[in-house]
Amino acid sequence: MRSYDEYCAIAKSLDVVGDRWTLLIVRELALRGACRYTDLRNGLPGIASNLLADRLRELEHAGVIAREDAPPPIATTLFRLTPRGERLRPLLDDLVRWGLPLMTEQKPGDAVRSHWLASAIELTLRDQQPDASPVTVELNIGDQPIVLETRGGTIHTRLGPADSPDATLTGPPMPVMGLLLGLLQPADARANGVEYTGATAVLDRIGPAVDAEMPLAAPPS
Amino acid sequence: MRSYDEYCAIAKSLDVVGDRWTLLIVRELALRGACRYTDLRNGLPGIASNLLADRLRELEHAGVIAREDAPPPIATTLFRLTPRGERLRPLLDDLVRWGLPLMTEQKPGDAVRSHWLASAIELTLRDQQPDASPVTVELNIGDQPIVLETRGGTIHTRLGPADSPDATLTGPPMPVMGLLLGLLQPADARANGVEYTGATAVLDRIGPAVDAEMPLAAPPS
DNA sequence: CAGCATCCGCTTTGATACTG
DNA sequence: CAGTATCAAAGCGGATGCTG
Repeated sequence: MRSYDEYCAIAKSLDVVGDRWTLLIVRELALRGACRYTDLRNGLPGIASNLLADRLRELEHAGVIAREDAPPPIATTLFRLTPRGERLRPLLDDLVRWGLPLMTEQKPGDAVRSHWLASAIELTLRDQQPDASPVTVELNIGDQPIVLETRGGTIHTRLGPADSPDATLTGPPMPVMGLLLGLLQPADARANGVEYTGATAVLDRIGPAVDAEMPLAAPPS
Repeated sequence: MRSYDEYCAIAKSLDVVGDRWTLLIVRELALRGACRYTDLRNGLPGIASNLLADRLRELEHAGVIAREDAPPPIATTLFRLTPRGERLRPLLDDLVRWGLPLMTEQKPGDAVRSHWLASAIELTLRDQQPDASPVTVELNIGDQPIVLETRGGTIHTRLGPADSPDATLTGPPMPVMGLLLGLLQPADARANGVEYTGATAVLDRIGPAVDAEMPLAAPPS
């Protein structure tokens, strides 16, 4: 990106991470850890191959990511965040929080990856009955199942099928996420194709954290 | 900006504020309050007029800013952040914090505006002697003086000349900011043209807050 | 196949000029 | 003051080809 040529911390940050695709590359590495070139392409649908190569070079030069050779049996290049790159996590978290109200808008062509959604869930949901026995919920959305586990009042997520979940939510990503994040009423979610199995009490204990500001924020026409 | 077409909160945020210049427009409105078109142009040196008009339209459409007519004697259009736009402040703050280490790099052509620097100062400096009597420091950098005032352990800033400052710092923006932010040693600052008047003890009480992580973060060649 | 580099048409941006 | 108009240059997207 061409520099803004401003002696301003915000502009200098954007000189480094303000390019198209750049923060999404950082997102992939932050959410999935060290990645191969191919993994990155999979997590960034639509990126041109030359652009990915360019951005990786720029990020490496800026000290945000580092290249390393994977241990012997694998023999491939891995890209990972440096400590400096790790310090972009608060920024990514802010972007998740600010973008949550927009999760009510899923366009037909939107790509879906489970790891994108898991991070939004961890950041905004809490277990409102921290003292009750832990529960697990399986979400069947995206490219692979997401498992929610209550842990001391917070919600943790991991990818892959759950052993014996206390409940499962299945359906299109938008209404499932909308329901969980408190952006959609249960009736609306059901009307949009969300199917629920398991103990109904489970969903009542999982809800948006108090600080999840949700003024719907629909843009005025 | 062309949409990323991803069902991901980060990507959806960037669909709205990821365009070139967009976050800098939000910065201007966040730091200076409601602005006229002309004020924005002044705070965004180098932006093309048509781009500013485009971005303002897009931001208005996204519900981030609103247009309003100034009260009678003025008769001009003002742009201001909506509540939704105000919620971008944490993002801007994170960009400031992440970009601070880059403030050691001032390129010859870099534009300087005092209000950009004042925000960085408020975000990272603390008064380490909160119980001592308040002091004021005047910085002569940028397009107008910046006044630092200690208040209960924190540092507040305002623009314009100070009445009778306890100290003044004068010189090129980079070494003055570097000195204050703890990125430059006093001797290096002096060698780079920083002049100091007033009680030397004043500078000792003003320093980076403990959470201001400053691993120098210089990119590797 | 992983990790790029090249080419080309299209879109966005930058610089400047002009207008109600 | 608050924009619009114009056009060249830069950036991006998509396809393809190359190299280990």
